[in-house]
Amino acid sequence: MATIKDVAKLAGVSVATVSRVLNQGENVQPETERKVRSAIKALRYSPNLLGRNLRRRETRKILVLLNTISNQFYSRVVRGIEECAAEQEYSVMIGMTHGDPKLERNFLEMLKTKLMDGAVFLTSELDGAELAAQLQGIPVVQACEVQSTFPTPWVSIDNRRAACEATRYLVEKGHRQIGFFGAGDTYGSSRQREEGFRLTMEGAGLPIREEWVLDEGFGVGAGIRAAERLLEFGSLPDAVFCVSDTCAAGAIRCLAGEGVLVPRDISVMGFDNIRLSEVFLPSITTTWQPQYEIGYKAMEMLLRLIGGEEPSPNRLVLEHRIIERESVSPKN
Amino acid sequence: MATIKDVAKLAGVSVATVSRVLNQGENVQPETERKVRSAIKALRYSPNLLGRNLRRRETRKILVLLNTISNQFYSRVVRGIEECAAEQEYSVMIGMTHGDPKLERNFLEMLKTKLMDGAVFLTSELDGAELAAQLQGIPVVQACEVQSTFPTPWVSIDNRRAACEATRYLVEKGHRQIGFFGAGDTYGSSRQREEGFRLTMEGAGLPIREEWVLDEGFGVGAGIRAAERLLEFGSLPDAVFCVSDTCAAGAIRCLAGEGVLVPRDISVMGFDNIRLSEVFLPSITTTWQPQYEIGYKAMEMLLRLIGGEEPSPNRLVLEHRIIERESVSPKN
DNA sequence: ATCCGTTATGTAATCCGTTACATTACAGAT
DNA sequence: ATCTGTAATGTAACGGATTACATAACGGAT
Repeated sequence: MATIKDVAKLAGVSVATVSRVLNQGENVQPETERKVRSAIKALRYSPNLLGRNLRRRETRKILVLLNTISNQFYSRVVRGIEECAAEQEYSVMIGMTHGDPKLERNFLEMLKTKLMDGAVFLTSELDGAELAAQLQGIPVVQACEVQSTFPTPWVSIDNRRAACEATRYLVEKGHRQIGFFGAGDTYGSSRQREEGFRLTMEGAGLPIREEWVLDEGFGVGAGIRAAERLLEFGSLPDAVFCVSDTCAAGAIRCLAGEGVLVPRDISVMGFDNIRLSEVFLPSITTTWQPQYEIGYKAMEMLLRLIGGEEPSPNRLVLEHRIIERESVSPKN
Repeated sequence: MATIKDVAKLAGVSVATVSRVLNQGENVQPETERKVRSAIKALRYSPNLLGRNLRRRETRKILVLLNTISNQFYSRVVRGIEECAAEQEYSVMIGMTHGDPKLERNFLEMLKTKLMDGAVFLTSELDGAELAAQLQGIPVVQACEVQSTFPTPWVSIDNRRAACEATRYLVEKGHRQIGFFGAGDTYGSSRQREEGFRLTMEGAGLPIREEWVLDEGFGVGAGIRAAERLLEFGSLPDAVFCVSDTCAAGAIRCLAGEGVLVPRDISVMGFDNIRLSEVFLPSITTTWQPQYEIGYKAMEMLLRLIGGEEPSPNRLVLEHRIIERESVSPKN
């Protein structure tokens, strides 16, 4: 591979001149520039970005950390991040952790050692305190999934309130016996949605049957497992509030396999409003979150941080909205 | 941020010694090592990987290029890539192009300039010749989607044969009038599947009605649009062969919206066997491809390339298999 | 006491750019 | 002819690590 020296030699100029041509191009004679450019072409030269980044102390790359790309939800969030990043000439790289702390630490290492200028965390397996300790001084924003023990700017919806509203929606449709399919304590969003669920049920004077509160996770498989367990208990609730659309889809599919039809026999509500929820049969009643905007705003904050400012506000709660579809019907 | 010099100074040793402690640790007195380690901890030092990578001329990172993560199909392929990479201490970064050549060129730049040791291309928007010109000498493997004008090792299934078998399956179920929902000429996989479709139809002496051959793309939206157009012609085929499961799901949903039920009124066959195809209602009859293995094998090849060897074989055709589910029923 | 071979450590070159600073050339002013 | 300021270009320091090579220290053999 050719280096800048080779180019300089071939063009008969100094490396500084080559660099000037490569970058702003100020104060270079047209004739000189021509020579340099033709040398670049002849040698098929591309500057080694490691050298450049090392010197400039910036890479103009940002990392998006998430546990899996198999949930469509993230894809629009990432799109928002990317479009905002592109406007400032940043590139986005996605790192998947698969819920493996070791893999995640690996990515943290890249951040600590300046391989990326900053990161947006969509999920994390690590403890907030550990993240805080490891990443102090490094520009990081959390989006969707927020750990308060990791003090960074963040953007998210109000998960608890959204869950309250979703639960109330089910109650207003006449459902009394309502189950909750969550993802356990690990994820704040799930915890808060469960909180909202419990709060609203209590507020409505409705009992919560704990065997209908199941924590299998966000994915399709989680929905299937939760529904299986639900079927094991003799009686079914009127409705189930699921922590995600993927979970809801899994649940509906599993129930259908046993002849329990949604929404005829039981109503199921999702969360997120991913594409699947529109397309699924029955289409899934859910809570929309502004995925693209979450991503875009998070990236805006990150750019501020990278620029050395503290973004204000440094926490942003965006709107959500219930989307009525087919999977929830009035209790008759 | 502390540098190796700071550590060396604090520990009262030279930078070489610090580096030795950091790396293999050969020939360092236990006492010296202790001092160095405590200095590292005191300064919260992490080596700057830009410096290291520059010197070592390797980054141990590989790039996976794809156009979107919203199609689940890729997620298992990527998993295969990652697991193979992890065994050799490589990290995987995902770059999304969104079908935008400009974004893709951006990632090519990273490859050309040594920011990554190599890449697996799952899709590309660019012309094979341009890729070949830009990336000569850079370790690249293509997987799933292969451009023959870009001469790299690759791994894929035999798309044409798979499509032949899928079409024959439909024919054997008694379907005569069969449509094809493809993704146009841009993607080789779609082209080859269409080829297989046409070949088999001709072989069976069945006419192809060109208004039932629609090229809207791989995604859910594509399936919906294609189905809409199908509905615009008065008559429906007996069955439709879709280029992907997501496309099939979109089509089924759209048809259902107009009261056309799958498989009662029309059969729909997908391709890929992503999770969605099991979960969807009706579940989607499809052609399985070994997603994980494709990724794993592609990464094995890439590692060979990075090691300076030519992988042999340097093209790998893996098995596929029809999976029978609910969306195709015998024509009565 | 001398020499040799390890082992432990240090010095400095190197990777490849960018950029502060130095130098040269030249046009225009005096 | 001399001076000054600006434009064009070059030289070398620098970013932060790794590593080839040099050196020092020390134990053991002669």
